[in-house]
Amino acid sequence: MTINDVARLAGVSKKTVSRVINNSPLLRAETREKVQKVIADSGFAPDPQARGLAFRRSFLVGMIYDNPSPNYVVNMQQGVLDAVRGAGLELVVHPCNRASDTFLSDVRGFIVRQKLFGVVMPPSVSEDERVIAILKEAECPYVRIASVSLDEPRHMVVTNDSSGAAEAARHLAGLGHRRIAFISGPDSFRSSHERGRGFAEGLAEHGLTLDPAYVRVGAYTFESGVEAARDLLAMADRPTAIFAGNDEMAIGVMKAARDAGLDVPFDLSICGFDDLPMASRVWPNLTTVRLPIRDMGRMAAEKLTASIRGLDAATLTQPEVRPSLVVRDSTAPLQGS
Amino acid sequence: MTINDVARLAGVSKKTVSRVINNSPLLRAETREKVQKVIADSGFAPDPQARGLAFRRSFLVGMIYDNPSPNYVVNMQQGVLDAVRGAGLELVVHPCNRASDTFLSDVRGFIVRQKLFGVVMPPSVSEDERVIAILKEAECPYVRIASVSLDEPRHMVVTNDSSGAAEAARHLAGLGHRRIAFISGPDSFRSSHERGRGFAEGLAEHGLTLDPAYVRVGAYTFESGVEAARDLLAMADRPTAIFAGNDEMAIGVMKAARDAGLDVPFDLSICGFDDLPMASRVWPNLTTVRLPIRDMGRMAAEKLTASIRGLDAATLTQPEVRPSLVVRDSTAPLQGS
DNA sequence: CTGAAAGCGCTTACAG
DNA sequence: CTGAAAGCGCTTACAG
Repeated sequence: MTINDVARLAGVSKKTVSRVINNSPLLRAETREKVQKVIADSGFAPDPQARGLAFRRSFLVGMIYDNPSPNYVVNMQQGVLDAVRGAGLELVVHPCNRASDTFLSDVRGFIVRQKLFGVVMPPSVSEDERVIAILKEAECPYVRIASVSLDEPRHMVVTNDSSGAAEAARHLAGLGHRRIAFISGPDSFRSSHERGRGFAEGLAEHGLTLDPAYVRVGAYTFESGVEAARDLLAMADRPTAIFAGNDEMAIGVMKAARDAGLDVPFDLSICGFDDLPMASRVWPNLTTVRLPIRDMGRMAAEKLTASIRGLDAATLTQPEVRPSLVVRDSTAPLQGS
Repeated sequence: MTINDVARLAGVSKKTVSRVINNSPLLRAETREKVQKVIADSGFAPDPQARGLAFRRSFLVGMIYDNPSPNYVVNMQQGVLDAVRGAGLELVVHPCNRASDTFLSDVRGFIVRQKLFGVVMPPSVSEDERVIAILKEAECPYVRIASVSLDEPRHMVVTNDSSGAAEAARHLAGLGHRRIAFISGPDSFRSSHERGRGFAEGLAEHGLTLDPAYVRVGAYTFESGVEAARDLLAMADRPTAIFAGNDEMAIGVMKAARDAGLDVPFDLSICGFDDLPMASRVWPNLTTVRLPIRDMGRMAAEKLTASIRGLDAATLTQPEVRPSLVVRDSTAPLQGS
C-alpha cells in the first residue's frame, strides 16, 4: 500500500493524498473526506523514511542524556513517549559520556546524520553550550530541561529545584532543627547550586542561615553521601538534620547514621531530593522532594510536537514544573531541646 | 555532501561509491582506496533515510518491552547500544502494555511502518507468540531473551535462570537451613517457573524438598513480597530462610521481617534475584543472584548485527549467560540448631 | 482547490 | 570490475 494506490482508489492525484496526510488547509472538504475514507479502509500509513527523505527531516525524536540514574532516565523516556506517540514520531535514545574525547563528534554525527525531528535533553547535557551550538548549526529543534532558565522559553522546561529545596528547609526548620547540614551535589551541576540556594532561602525565612561549616560537597552518589555524613556526624556540634542534594546521597547518610549508632529520625532527621522508588523502600522511609520527571519529559516533547499538532509553540500555556515535598518517616521534631 | 559529490571527487560513478559503502567484494582494491580516501577527507556519511528507502529496510533496531523495572530496562538498553553503535544503527525504544486492547495493533504498526532492521525483546514480550507471528509475517529479524529456549538458536538468548536459583538453594542449604521458603513470581512469567524449578533442584542436591506449604506466589513487586512474607512468618514452624523470586520482593520480605521483630540475618536469611542497585543499598545488604543484563542485551543485538559485520549468525560462538550468586549480609548460618 | 514534473539520496537490476 | 537507467515512496516548486 503506497500513496499511489490510495490516489488510484480515491480517483485523485498523489499530491492530493499528500495534502490530506499533511493536513493542508487548501482542500475541498469533500475531497478530503473521500481520501480519508480510502486511507481508513485500506489501512494505509505513509512511509516515514520516504517522507523523511523528501522533507529532509526524519520523524525521530532523540533523547540525549548522561544522567546516571536509571529511574530518572526511564521516567523521562516515558514522558517523552507520552507526547511523541500519536504524533507519529518515534524515540531514539542516545546516552552519552560528556567526558569522552569523541563526545562532541558523536553527538554531531547523531544529530546531522539522523536529521532528527527534535532533541530533548535533561541535565547535564542540557547545560552544555557546545551541544546547543551543534543543534543550532544543524537547525535541529531542541528543548532543554534544567533547574534554571538557560535559553528562550520555547527551548526550556525549567524545574524550579530551588523552590523544592526551600520547602525542605521550611520543613526541617519547622520541626525545630537549628543545626542543619547540607550535602551538595557536584559543582558541575546547576542543580547543585539551585538546590543549595533554595535551601538557604528557605532557612532564611525561619531566621536561620546555612552555616558553611555544615556544608559538604558530594558527587550525587551513595558513597559520597556516606563519606560526607561521616564527616558531619563526627563534628563536636553535629547537625540534628541533614538535607542531601539527592536521594542516593540521602540513603548514604542513612548508612552513616546507622554505622554511628544514631537512630533515624530520633537522633537525626534526613531529607533527600528526587523521590526514587528506593526512597519508599528503605527503612525508615525517606522524606524527600519529588520532581515530576515524567511530566517534564512530556512537556519537553510537547514543545517539539506543537508544530505537527498545528499549534504555535508560543501559544502553549507554559505549565509550571513544581517540585513537592513528600514527608515520610526519616524526619521528626528536634528531640529534647 | 552526498554520494554524487563523492563520486565526482573520486572520479567514479555513484554506484561504485555505493559499493564501497556496502563493502561489496567486487571492487578493485585501488578503486576502493581512492573512494575511501575521498569519503574520509570529506566526512561524508550516507543518509540512513535514503539508504533505508532503497533497501526497503531501516537502520533502526527496536527494543520492545513491558518489564517494569527501570534498572533492568536501562541496563538492557545499554547492552543493545553497545552492539548497535559502530554498526551504524540506532535504538528506538518501545515500551508497551500487553494488557492493552491495542497492544498487538500498536506493535504491528511499529514494526511494519518503521521497517525495523531488527527487534530485541526481553520477557515477557519475548514469550508472546502473537508478537513473534507478527515479526515473522513482516519478515523482521528478531531476538528473544528468555529464561528458557523458545525458538531457534539464532532467535534466542537464554538466561538459565534455573541455574542461578539452584546456586541460591545450595547456598541456603549449605548454611544449615532446613525450613526454606520460596516466594515465586507470577504464573504468567516463565522466569517464575524456571527459578522455582532450579531452586527445587538445588535443594534436592542437599537431600531437601521444596515443601508446598512454604511456597507463596507473589507479583514481583515490593508489596507482594511483604504480604507473602507476613504469611510465611506467621506460620507455627516459620521458615528460617526465604528465597524471593526477585529483589523487589526480597526487600519486601526485609520489611515484613522488621515489622515482625526479626533480625536479618540472625533470625531469618533472605536471598533475592536480579541484583538491583538497591540490593547493595538496603540494610543489611541483600544476598542475591545477578543476571548480566547488559551483556544479555549486547548479545541479543549482536545476533542482529552479525549480517552487517559480515558474519554468519550461525558462526557466532554462542556465549552462555550465567547467573551468579552474590553473597552479602542478608544470609547467615542457621542459628542454635 | 488540484495536478504533472522533478527531486530527496540512495540501491536494485541489468548491461558490458 | 564498473556504470547508466529506473525506482524506493514521498514532497517541493510550479502551473493552472
